[in-house]
Amino acid sequence: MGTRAERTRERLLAAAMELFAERGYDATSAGQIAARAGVTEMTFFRHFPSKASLLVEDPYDPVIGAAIRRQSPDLDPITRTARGVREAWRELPPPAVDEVRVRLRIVAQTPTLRASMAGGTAATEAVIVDALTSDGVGRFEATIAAAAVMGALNTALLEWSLTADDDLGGAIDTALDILSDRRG
Amino acid sequence: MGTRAERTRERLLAAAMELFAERGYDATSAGQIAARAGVTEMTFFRHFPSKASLLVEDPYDPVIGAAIRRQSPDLDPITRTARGVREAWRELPPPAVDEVRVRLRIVAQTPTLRASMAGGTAATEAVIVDALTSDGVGRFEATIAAAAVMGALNTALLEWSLTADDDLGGAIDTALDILSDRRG
DNA sequence: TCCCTGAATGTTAGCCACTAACATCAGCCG
DNA sequence: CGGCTGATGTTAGTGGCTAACATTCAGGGA
Repeated sequence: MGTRAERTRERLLAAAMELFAERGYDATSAGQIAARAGVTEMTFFRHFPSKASLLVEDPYDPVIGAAIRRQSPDLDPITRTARGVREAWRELPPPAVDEVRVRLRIVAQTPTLRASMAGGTAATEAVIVDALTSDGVGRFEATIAAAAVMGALNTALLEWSLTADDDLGGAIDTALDILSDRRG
Repeated sequence: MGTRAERTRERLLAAAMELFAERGYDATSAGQIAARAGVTEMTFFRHFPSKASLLVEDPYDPVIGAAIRRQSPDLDPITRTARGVREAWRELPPPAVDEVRVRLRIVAQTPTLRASMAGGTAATEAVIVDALTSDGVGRFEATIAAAAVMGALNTALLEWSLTADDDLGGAIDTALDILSDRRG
């Protein structure tokens, strides 16, 4: 069952998702989430650094970095990054995809969260820049490529989350094809 | 001298820039800015919807929309958007460029502001999508193109603000060339 | 010039996200 | 069963931001 802290964390997350579904993100306070989880507001912030972090965590950064490093260095940085991102997302098992959609749907409908999502990709962009520069790409070029791909990817994810489409990989492919026209 | 409200707004803006330079963005509160401007915290929020809006306002949206519409519809959406954005920024007079740099430098050094900057470009992205779709581009494709170009542009602006480089146009050109390889 | 009307500002009160310092309690280890 | 450590509670506070209502000021008409 995991340690006590892990169980509390799970209860907080479950309570938050319930409340978000009932009254929306903005209308539910951290204190309410904590109360439903049978815990104090303080405890909530000990498990989650912010209210937004309930929804915009992305634990896939290492996978993305590795996938980019696997791409041929002959490709231009944007294509390499785009292909790496595609492969990384393809490794997600179906249940995780469903969970991602539930969360992204809330983010898509909450303007302030869209902003924090963009902010939350800073770490991912750093990973991409590292992967690209380790293969000789200039830092400025790598930074621009990372920002462009993440901008396109985030937007594609948000749009996809609002559709009934099940094919996440297809949506990502379509979006990244707009950036680099070759099929990967 | 303009109306009274305009003068108050100017004093608030000037006071804010002073304080940001003295102790940084996070360490100065809205109340302190108001006090230095000889006004109440309430009045501050009547003139600026948020503390971040002191720095991330971008009044150039209509210019960008018009510039994109001027591009040939034969080009792919990303190239068209990139060229429009270049032309729009080229119309900025040098004093405005200096002012933009002062502000962006603060944004670049403040992580929370980088996030609000991304959020603040939502309006610009909407303008870009409108311009593209009015020429027959699909909505999804237009949305992705707008997000990618704005991601690259914002990143380029932040990087440029931290250098001693005077040539803003050149920096933008370099960044957008990474997205669409033809010179415009 | 004086007034007077509406805009600009002040006052008060409050919510929420988030943080810090210190006290308490629960569970596992020997 | 006793003690030690990590998880939780308590209290107190800051800062961004909003709402309802009172007050003052600026500028145009008489």
